[in-house]
Amino acid sequence: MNESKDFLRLKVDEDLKSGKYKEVITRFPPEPNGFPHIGHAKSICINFGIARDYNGHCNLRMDDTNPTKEDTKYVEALKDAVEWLGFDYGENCCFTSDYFPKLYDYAVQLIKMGKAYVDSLNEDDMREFRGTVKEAGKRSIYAQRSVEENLELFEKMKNGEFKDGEHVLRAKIDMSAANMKMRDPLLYRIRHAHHFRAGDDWCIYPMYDFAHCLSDYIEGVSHSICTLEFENNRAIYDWVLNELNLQLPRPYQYEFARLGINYTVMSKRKLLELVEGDYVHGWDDPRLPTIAGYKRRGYTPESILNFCDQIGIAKANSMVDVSQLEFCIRDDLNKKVPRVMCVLDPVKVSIENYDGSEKIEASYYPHDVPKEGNRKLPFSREIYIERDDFNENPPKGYFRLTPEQPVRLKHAYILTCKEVIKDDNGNVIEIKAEYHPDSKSGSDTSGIKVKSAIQWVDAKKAKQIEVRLYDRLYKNESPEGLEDLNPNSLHVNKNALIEPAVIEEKPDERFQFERQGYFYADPIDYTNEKPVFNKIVGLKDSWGKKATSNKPTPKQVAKKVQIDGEIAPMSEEQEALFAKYTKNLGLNNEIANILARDEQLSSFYEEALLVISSPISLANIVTNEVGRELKKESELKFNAKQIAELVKMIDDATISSKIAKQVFEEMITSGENPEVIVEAKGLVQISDPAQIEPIIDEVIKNNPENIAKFKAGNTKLLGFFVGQVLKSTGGKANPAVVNKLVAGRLKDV
RNA sequence: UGGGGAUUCGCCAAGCGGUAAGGCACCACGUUUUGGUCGUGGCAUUCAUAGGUUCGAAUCCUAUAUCCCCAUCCA
Repeated sequence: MNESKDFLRLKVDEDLKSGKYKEVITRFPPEPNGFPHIGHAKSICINFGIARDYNGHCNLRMDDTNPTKEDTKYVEALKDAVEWLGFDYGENCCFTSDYFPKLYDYAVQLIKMGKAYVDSLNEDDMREFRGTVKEAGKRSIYAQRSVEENLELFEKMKNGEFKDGEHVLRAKIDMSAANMKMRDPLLYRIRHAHHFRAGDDWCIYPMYDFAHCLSDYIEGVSHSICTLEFENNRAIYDWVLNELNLQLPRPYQYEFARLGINYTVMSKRKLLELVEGDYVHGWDDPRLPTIAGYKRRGYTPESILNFCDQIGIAKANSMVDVSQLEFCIRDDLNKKVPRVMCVLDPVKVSIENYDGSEKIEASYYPHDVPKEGNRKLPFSREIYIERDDFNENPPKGYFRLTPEQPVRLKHAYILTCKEVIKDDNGNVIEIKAEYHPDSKSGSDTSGIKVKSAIQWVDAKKAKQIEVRLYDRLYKNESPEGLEDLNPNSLHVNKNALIEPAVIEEKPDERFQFERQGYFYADPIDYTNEKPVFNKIVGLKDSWGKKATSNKPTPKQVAKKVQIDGEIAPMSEEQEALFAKYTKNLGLNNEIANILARDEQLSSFYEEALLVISSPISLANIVTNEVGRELKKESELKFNAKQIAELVKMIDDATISSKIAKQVFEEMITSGENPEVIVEAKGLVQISDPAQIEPIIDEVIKNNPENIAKFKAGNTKLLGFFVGQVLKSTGGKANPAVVNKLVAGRLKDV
């Protein structure tokens, strides 16, 4: 488990600590218009996971505000996915459609406040009026309608007196907002459509931006977690909740990066296209990244959960490598499932010196899996082995059967090849061999050394099965469309042979077919007469990789050349200021440049300069620290004079620049004078070596390992020791002095 | 002539001014009746780039580059 917390949990910690919320309530809010995929699983893990970690709860909420796309079959798939992953939403399966009456009332309230209006522009005009990303939009003439008129119109909309598209309800915000989402967003539209749950009760339906925030509020959600593409919508989320003056606490929205996995697609549109176009066999096709697909393929919930845990949560768009997912399922199944023998591409072996038959007792589990269970393997004169496990002209490093090299039949005897029989085309159709009677597994006295043990099945007792072998659905790492589909993503093998116990005893539903991979008895198509197995994932195969891979082409890392963009020229006044700062005051170019280009900064600087004539240190602190505060919305609590005083204390070495930062932080929040802060906190700098030396001794004593590393040549550790000393003085030690002393001491140890 | 995000190893991802965590992948060795598992070791003198502040910068400041999102009566 990750020790470090993700940014969402950090936020929850903070909110709980500050008392903003008493309980953590989250929600998983899918729209029931498609089957959930592994991206949804990530969201489920985040929302239900956080609720679980903080003893809160998580609602499963169907965001069903668009009657034309949604359906109850998707609701079932969604519920099933959540349950399969092991989460319990209890009574809390909610529907936005249940809130339609409340939502309507909120809309009326907004109209009454003059914050929403009925617009009657047609769709094209509305787009036109919205402007573009770079140009402001303009408001519809209908925005001038009176509250009464709006109320009346809205009610008529609800009563079905208008046709689809005739009117909409819009929020009155700002048609020139830089955030396009805030240009009077739509709140309600008319849809004379049957809703799968609300029936025909409504002919107006709320939009996402209006319904979502209020649904969260109605449910008492504290942390409303969604994906990155909703970042711009957060402004409306906040606007609606603020304008309505709701009773606190209210929810806040946070965004994380959605999951991307290479060689697959995750968009609902593309998934739907694959299913409806019959490029795959339904939503639960094992090649699909849907939950239903993984479930049918044989993935375990544990493996998906573990995968979601491993990939983490962050805000950077990312593409996770499928090998990470494959690792998770192998890792899970490795410790759980029985090993059995199956031959996918059989070639007959006649053991010429063997007569009769026997049953060999064999464990289902290897020595490193602590589980119990055995079966009997029938063995006789005729068996089948894997075609790949014999080679007449073996490459270097081939461990299996060759005319010269014997091999062990797993759990049974060592076999030596005597003769190879081929058809007219040169294909091997049979191998004649001899076994070594004294080489039986467990009582081998033959002394023969073999390089590997291969799987086999008895020719008479083996059962024929169908095996469905899946490869990645797309041939491209970042597939765009149908043209990127892998034509060989499914291979059906109807002639595989498996040892009888698997079919007769059914010890499990998932197996490792020894040396091949993990397989799952298909939950739908499997019958006793015609057993069907799905390949979940192959075993890691370092031999196959080595044998296939072409020579490692040394990837030349073309060093990226960074193209520098153009820098905006300075105005004449800025030039003059820049010249003055560099020539008269002796500032460096960077600082002078920043100051000269920022009117607000330079005037702050000039004002402070009147109090103390220490142009350089003043300029440094103004550009690097004050600038940051100036950019914030809130007003400054400190003034130029106080900054000048702070600089004065640095200049006369009362405090170090490290302490100055601490003092500055305090000034930001309290607006107190620097002297007062220094006095109150006793932040005066310690420069006396006699006081510092004992602390250094202490630090050296407490970090013997790092001293050793330092002696071994890790000179970076100097900084570490300086840091430790500074830390134990609460930052008060004079860093320059500490540095010198520590450097001196470390030389001697 | 916009706004909002992001950038740390091949892929994820910690890090919040004081030693660049961890996982996947990869490489090597050891164990092995699965070319699996397991074990051990190796994988970032450097955090998109360039400057600046600091005793000390992935972390603070400035500029630049690149990628993603926003102009559905979808969510």
